[in-house]
Amino acid sequence: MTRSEENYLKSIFHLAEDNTSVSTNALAKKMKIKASSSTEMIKKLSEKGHVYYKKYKGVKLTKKGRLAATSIVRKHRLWEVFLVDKLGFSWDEVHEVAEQLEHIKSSKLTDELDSFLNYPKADPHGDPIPDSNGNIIDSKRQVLANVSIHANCICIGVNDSSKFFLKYLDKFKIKLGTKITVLNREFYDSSMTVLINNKKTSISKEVSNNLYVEII
Amino acid sequence: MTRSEENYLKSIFHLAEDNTSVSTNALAKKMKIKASSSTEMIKKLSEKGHVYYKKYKGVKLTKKGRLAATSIVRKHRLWEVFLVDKLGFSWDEVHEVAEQLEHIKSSKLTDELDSFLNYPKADPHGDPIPDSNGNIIDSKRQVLANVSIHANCICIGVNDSSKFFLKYLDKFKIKLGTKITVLNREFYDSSMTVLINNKKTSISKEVSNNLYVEII
DNA sequence: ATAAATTTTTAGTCTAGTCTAAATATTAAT
DNA sequence: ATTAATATTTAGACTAGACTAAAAATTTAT
Repeated sequence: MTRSEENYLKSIFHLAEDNTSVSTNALAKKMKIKASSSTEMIKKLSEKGHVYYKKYKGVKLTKKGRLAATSIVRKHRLWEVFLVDKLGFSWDEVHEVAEQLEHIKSSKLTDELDSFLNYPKADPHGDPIPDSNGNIIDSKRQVLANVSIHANCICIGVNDSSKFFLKYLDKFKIKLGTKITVLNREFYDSSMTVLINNKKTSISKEVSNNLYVEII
Repeated sequence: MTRSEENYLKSIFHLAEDNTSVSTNALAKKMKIKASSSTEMIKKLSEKGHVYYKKYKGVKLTKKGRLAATSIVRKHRLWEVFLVDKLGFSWDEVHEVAEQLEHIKSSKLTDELDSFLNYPKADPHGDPIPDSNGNIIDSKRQVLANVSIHANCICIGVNDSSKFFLKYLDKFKIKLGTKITVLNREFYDSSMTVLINNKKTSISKEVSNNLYVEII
């Protein structure tokens, strides 16, 4: 499998983890290529049995395609853990490098890395790491925006892994494990007042929609 | 720089670490491609300032090209150390994977890895690891074949890193650091009798030519 | 010093993966 | 139920990096 094919499968997976159908256009947009290019590749992936494809009807991963995709995601997230835990990268620096490392082909490497890292269940952004069979145990996490008033919760992940968001969180001392208490929610702009590190803080809906928490 | 360009520079470097000129044909043979292909790429590398090239006169790395080449070699050897020291690979299993890892682009990654591994000076086969400026400190190692009778020496590297040779060494319990005493040399076939782990062993010239040692 | 052998280069072809522009389907709006 | 807007596919072109076959230069051998 080529690097390009791997990237297509990964993108299809991310656009539809629930395995619904993905449109040519959505895929092209995600990958920053033209729709004609994604059509071409979809045809090829279909011939190789990685996706189901009906003209004009979008594309869905087959079992084989999904396993290939989760294998890439598994590697990506394991490498992110390695970079942060072992090499001292910060959580906003790992993505680019992991995009390269995820394509290294060696199941021994992946499995030994997993063991070396003590079988982590999530990457530095809280995203779950698939096992080698492609199974993903995703906890019942929810976005902070949906949490009801007065609830106590713990930050367990982010929905947006961009540098910009992660650096914002660093500035406000929010990281995985940080306790958050919801005090209030404004009707007007959906902003929230929360208690973080014993300080009252106002949080916009952009932020609360991108923070995963677990109620405690 | 593309992966292919990186591989050309690496091959040129390995064919002439002393920076003598490398022929189109030698390069093609080393890379298992046709001579016409290497001519093409040589032209491109020349335009980009990575090599000096005169038609029919072979090719030589420029300063820039040599730095690029040693950077790849540095990464290759650091990753080999990682695989053996941290992930439990054996020295005959690391090459293929390192061939992939050497192309990962991130100087932060390389330097942090170097630090994480405690600034190793050689890879698992005893080959020196260039520093980030491309400098290589190669000890005055010599092949066992050239050592004089009665000398005591220590195995510090191999000249042939193929699985076959490395597994042969494993079988005879020869590894880096193993003490070898030369007892005798046969005129007929250039084989040697040596003392390894307090056992007399006969060693063919194929083997003694591929073992690097240091006299003690 | 010429002929023969070898090496290197050139010219033209192929595949993967992208693109643009045009044609065709599908979906949404009146 | 047509038309308009949008999405998708097709057709044809481009680049990187490989190839084969043939031409040209260099080296080796007589």
